Amino acid sequence: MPELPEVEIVRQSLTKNIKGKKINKILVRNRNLRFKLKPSFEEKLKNKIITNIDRFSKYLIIELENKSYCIVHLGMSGTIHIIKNKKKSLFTNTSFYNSPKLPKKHNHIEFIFDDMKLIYNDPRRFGFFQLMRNIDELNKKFDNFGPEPFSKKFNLEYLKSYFKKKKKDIKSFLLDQKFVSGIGNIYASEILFLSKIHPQSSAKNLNTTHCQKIIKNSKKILISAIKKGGSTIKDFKNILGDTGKFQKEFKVYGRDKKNCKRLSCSGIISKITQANRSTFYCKKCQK
DNA sequence: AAGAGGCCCTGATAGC
DNA sequence: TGCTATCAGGGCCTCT
Repeated sequence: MPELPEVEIVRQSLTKNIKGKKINKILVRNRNLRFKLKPSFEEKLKNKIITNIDRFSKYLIIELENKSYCIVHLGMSGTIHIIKNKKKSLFTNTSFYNSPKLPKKHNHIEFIFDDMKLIYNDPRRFGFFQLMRNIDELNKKFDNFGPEPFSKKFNLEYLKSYFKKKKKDIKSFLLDQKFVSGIGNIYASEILFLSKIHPQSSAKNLNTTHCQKIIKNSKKILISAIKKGGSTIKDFKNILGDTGKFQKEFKVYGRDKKNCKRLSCSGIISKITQANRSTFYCKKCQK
């Protein structure tokens, strides 16, 4: 499900729902995620208060009261659901949400709180949870990651020096988390469309104007996706299972053989494969 | 060291 | 209806 904007939406929802709450119990039904959950996982989280929910790139960072951290990656198909405890809500006279459609299968992990539980669902199990003992371990985890597009470090000099002497095309670099963090396969295509750059362009040959467009449009695409509630992705739901307000607004992704959405362009969208991932672009206006 | 490719896994959809 | 093949938001690991 997730590129940076979708993870950010989840972070915001989690902040509203579980920040400041104590984890009463952890229930693990399947330990075999991308990385096998350690036997001590439950014990280390039990009875801890969640003091903050942060995010870096596509990772959620759950801070606990003892300044240890639980990082969560949703992989391709991970989703987080909140089930509010109906009884408790009625008792405290707060409104509760309509029972969200919790998937029947693949509910691997439950975080149980006083008035609700959080459920991690992940059919493909490419997602994972990892515990970091302290801030140093956490920082070390992200040591080799490139800056997020919003970072001041993601600037013209950085791009030029990073591309120098490298051979990959620009689409592959946008997906490379060592170069830039948080962009995934959908937004990579969208960023290049907005920038009118051909996805197979050799990155080191991009001129200053091209690089500046990539910097500007990476921010623009991600920010607008966050503002739209993480829209974009097929079946994307917020943690209450609500899909209604999300709309698909892709200009190129998934639009193979359809008309280019640029008003002045009569091109047709093409689908190609780069580094084993699909790329969508307009042959006519992306040069 | 950079880059290409395989692989982890289930489910939805297309084509026959 | 039911089979098989292909593809999907990601990233780690291995090999060259």
